[in-house]
Amino acid sequence: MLPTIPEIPLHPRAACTLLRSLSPSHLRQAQQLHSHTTISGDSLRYPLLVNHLISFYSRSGHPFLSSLVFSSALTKTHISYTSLASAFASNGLPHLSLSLFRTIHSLRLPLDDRALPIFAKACASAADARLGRCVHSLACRTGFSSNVFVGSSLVDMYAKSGHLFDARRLFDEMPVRNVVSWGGLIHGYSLSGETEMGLCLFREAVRDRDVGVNDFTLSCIVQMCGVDTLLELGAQTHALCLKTGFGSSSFVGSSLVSLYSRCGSVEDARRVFAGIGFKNLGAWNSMMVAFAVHGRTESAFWLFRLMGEAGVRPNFITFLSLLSACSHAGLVEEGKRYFAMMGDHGIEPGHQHYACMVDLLSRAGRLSEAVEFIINMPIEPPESAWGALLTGCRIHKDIKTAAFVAERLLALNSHASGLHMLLTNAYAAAGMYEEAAKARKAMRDRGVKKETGLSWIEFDSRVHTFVSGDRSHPLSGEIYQKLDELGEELERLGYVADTSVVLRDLGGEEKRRVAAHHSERLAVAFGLISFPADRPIRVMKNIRVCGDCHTVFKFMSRCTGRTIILRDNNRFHHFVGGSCSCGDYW
DNA sequence: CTAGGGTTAG
Repeated sequence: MLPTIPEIPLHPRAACTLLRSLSPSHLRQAQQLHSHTTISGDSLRYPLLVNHLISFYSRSGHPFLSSLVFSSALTKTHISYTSLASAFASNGLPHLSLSLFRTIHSLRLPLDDRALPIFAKACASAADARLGRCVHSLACRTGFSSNVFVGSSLVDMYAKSGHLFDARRLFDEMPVRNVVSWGGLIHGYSLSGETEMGLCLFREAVRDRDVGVNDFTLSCIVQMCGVDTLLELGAQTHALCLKTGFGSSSFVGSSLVSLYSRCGSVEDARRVFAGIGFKNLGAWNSMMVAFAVHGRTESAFWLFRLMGEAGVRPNFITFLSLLSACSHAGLVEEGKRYFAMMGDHGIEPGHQHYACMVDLLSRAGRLSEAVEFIINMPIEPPESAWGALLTGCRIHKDIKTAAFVAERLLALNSHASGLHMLLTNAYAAAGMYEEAAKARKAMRDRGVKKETGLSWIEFDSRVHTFVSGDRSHPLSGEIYQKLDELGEELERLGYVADTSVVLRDLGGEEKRRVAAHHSERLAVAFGLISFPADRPIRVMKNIRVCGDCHTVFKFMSRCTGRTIILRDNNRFHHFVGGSCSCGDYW
């Protein structure tokens, strides 16, 4: 039910009460009320009404309307200034907020315990720790530093700007801390990748009855588990979310969806998504991403329709996921359609969208079209776009285009290791080993290092990491033995090793040995000997999965009856009963 | 009337 605004003149106080009761989506009603009060002159004269209008427009995400009210008002109090500063700070305009603070300062208006947190927030959002320190010392001078709101906002400011040491010191000095102060510090450790420290604090907060955790803390921890693909710990945290009643929060839910998706379980992701009470944009997007990386293209399209029906407007992430879903399935026309649709939604394509389009076209073998697309891009083509083009060159053995990119790379003087490796691979795939060797040499000459291939697997709350030919694992003996046994069985089933994936100049037998001991194979073998028979083997890899390993896993899933889920730098591969979910299109 | 933290991508 939408509240209707009466046509009769409203007393300013009544207008304030009404504004307070409006939800952020009632923009139209607020504007109607605003125009009434402008005609009567009330909104110019009554600071109370001015302030209410400023904060309503801020809440509904329209800081410039707040600013309009502010500048037309004849009477302003320090609260009007603070409210507008808050509108800017909460709507991604920290610099406007900060300049307003300079005005407040020069007008000698009070900077109290309400204004300081906004000030700190603006510094955090602008990642300006230097100015943040000034806020801190101002808070100390004015005696507000012991205020829990002021303190928490400063902890957050230091944490966000990467000054974890200062965040911790301030946190330790705070006389009173609450769930927000704890959450801010935990978030800081999460941002700096200090998972252990973050988890430590989290456990302490859970144990402390006076502190406790809330949806913010939980979503933060789940996110950490997701980033580190810690499925076991993440699932335990999920249980805690349910126990504490935060299981259906959209923030916690989005993080959980992302956790399960990153850990390879799109089914669990879907279950969590279904249970989210009010699904906000983040929730829809996290599910969209999950469908995209798992190659559930139809589900992604379906979700997009559902989202529209729910009245949620897609943003650039939504479209990025849709485009990558199209790319994984080779659906060029659909991809073009979604790309064009962005304009209808008023979304400017970013460099990622352009790169995704190049990826879509070139994987599908439309390399000349991809080149044309790159050349006509309204922005400087990002490195990822060149990379996508090279991937297409490798798949479709297109030497001409590869040479074209090589020239551009030279001009760009790129040091991205990935690009050089892609070029090498593109030549090697077409059997041009001399060109491949040259590309490798060019890469070495520029001091570009190849990224080491790593594969990891979680077992018993520990992450086991492998590199190619690794013998450092305690179960190394068993792992290699398992691979030998399986190798023989696979050959009986018709598997023939494809050593073209090994680019080094080695003898045939030697090449076979190298490919057979790639990091992903060691990790999968470890899973095979350690996991119970019904548990899927989930392996993560930082670079692209090797073609021969991909074939091997298909055979392995058939002869062992196990499900193998492998995530590489681009997507997930689900190997079941002899085939892969990517349909060998990757 | 004005106050602190976030989800989704890379």
